[in-house]
Amino acid sequence: MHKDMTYDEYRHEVKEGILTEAGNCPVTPLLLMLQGKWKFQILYELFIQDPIRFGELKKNINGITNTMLASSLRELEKDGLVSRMQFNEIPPRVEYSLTEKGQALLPVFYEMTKWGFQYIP
Amino acid sequence: MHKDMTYDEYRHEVKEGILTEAGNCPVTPLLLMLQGKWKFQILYELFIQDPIRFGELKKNINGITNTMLASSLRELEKDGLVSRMQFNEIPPRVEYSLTEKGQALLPVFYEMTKWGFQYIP
DNA sequence: CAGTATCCACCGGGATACTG
DNA sequence: CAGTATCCCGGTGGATACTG
Repeated sequence: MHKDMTYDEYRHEVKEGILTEAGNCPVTPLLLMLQGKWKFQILYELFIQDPIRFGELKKNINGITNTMLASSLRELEKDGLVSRMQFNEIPPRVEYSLTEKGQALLPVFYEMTKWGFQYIP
Repeated sequence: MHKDMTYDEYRHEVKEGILTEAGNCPVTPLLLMLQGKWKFQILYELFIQDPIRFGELKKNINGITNTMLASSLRELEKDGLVSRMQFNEIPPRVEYSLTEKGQALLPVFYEMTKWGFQYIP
């Protein structure tokens, strides 16, 4: 198994149970990182606008509270998907960006979107 | 936007905010379907072995209880990702399979796995 | 074997108020 | 503006016992 495996190689290894035999599912950490009601939408907003300020995120994500936005961003930052840039100005300004690791999730979003367009009426 | 869009088309539309302007995020329903602690692993086991019996699933998924396995399977079935085949035998036998809709999630798993191999140490 | 039926603990997440 | 500090509710999911 290698990071450049083709889709056919992947499908074959899944069928043979090779990935699980290794004992370490490579998908679990990502699932944990995306866990939580708002993580996905925050990342999605960052794909649209990067960098983006705290207030912009809050305005764009309908229904999110300060508390949840702040805590979600802190977790995404801890997981290395998002970086935080603080400017020491008055009034304060903080900008959030995707890291390379975070940007690399776009192909995952792409496949999910294709699936959605095909199977969700 | 169409289901056969290329990755570059997708990236462009995201950047332009076209998908959100439409108001209907095509990823949300999928995220809801995969919500829950065990859904992903159940689907993964089905990719490895299909069809698979209730007891096999329970044996392969470490720590899952009867309750959670049964309720998760019912939800996956309701969402059209998994189908349930009941044989009226003694002792009872029930086999679970991925539907076409469920099988079509493999490319999503593939991208997540590639990401994992590249970014998870 | 393949589930239900209950009961219950925990914590994710909402609401509100406050602050550097 | 960009957050914390509390408080609290509801629902997810765990444990256990039971059944066609």
